[in-house]
Amino acid sequence: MVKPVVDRADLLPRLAEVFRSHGYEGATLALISQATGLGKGSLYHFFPGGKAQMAAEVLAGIDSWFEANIFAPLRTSDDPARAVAAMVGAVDSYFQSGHRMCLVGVIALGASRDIFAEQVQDYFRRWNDALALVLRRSGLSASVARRRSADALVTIQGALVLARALDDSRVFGQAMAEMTTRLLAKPD
Amino acid sequence: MVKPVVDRADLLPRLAEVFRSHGYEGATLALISQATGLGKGSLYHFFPGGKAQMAAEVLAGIDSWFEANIFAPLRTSDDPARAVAAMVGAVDSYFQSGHRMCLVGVIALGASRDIFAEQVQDYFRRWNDALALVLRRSGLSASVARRRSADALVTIQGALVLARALDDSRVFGQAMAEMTTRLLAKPD
DNA sequence: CCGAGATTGTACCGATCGGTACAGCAAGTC
DNA sequence: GACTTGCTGTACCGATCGGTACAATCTCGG
Repeated sequence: MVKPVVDRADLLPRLAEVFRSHGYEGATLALISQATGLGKGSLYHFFPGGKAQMAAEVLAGIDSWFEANIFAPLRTSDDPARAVAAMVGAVDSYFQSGHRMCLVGVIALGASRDIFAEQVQDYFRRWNDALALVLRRSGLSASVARRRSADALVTIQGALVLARALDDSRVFGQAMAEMTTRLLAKPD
Repeated sequence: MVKPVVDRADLLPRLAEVFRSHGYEGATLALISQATGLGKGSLYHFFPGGKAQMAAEVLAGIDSWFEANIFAPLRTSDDPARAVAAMVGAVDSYFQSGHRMCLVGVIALGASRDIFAEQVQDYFRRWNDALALVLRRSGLSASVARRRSADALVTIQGALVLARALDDSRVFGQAMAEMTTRLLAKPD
């Protein structure tokens, strides 16, 4: 028995969890209905656009969460080491130390990739830009900063995949730790 | 028009490509039929177990390819630097410089994860063991060797995800290059 | 207490899902 | 040329897919 949802704000996180753990195609309306406690009638009342709209709004919600809690802090920080540490902390808590998947990554790999390609690219690009900016500010050259920030995104996504595949969240923690020292290392 | 397949050996790669680009749930029998040029009758003649058997045999095929071309060379090499370079080269060519996805990773993220959990874990664990072994032989301590090999697997998976998400295979190439230098670096 | 709008459950739609049954066909063997 | 054996196309199955229609209900200002 799932407690029914009252408003849209409560709805999005539940939808997100369904898409996360089943993928876009795997998230059937039956599953969504069960996870939210809402019948199809209500679901289509809130999202006349159906599954596609649900996923799009979930993605937008995730995007704005990252914008507020990760990207913006990176951009505005004047203490790169602190900013990177804060990012890693936020990432670790958001992904529950590797137990939770990255929906953006999941969608990028799925068959629905083309539908959401723009949002996916935007998400990773803005993250990459924000991280490169703060690294730049720490004294790295533009090219090194961009290389390191891309490496960080690669590591985060890969760590999530491997933690899930091996069903072992320790690889995520280990990867985050090494990634942090790599980000903050002196320019080579 | 797809040229019909003659025997099972030709069949598996085509099946693999379908699962790769659509995921397990996204790979419908209609898609499989189209990609192989075989009707359902033939498909179920070769694979009485249906989709699950197809995917299992595809996974087994991939596993044995990696065993022969990646894992075994790592294990038997007495020149770690050469072995690592060979692995990176083989990985780059197998994944077509980031254009091709890793089916094992795709399955690990999908809803069908539980069905193939054992094969997935086995694949990554054997890769990790083989790579750690050769790193060990290069003079690294056991713990450092394992850390670095896990980092390499993380990087490969992450690079594939990000290359796909950004639709830019350069991030894959860049990540492979950095990973190689990290693998072959002197013990910290 | 009433009416209006928001919300809901349910019946239903055509399409497609994975899978089965089976008749037909090709090719070799005796 | 009969007979087996391997392969193939096709019709069909029940279940489920995403989505629609709509009447019943709830909520709340007036």
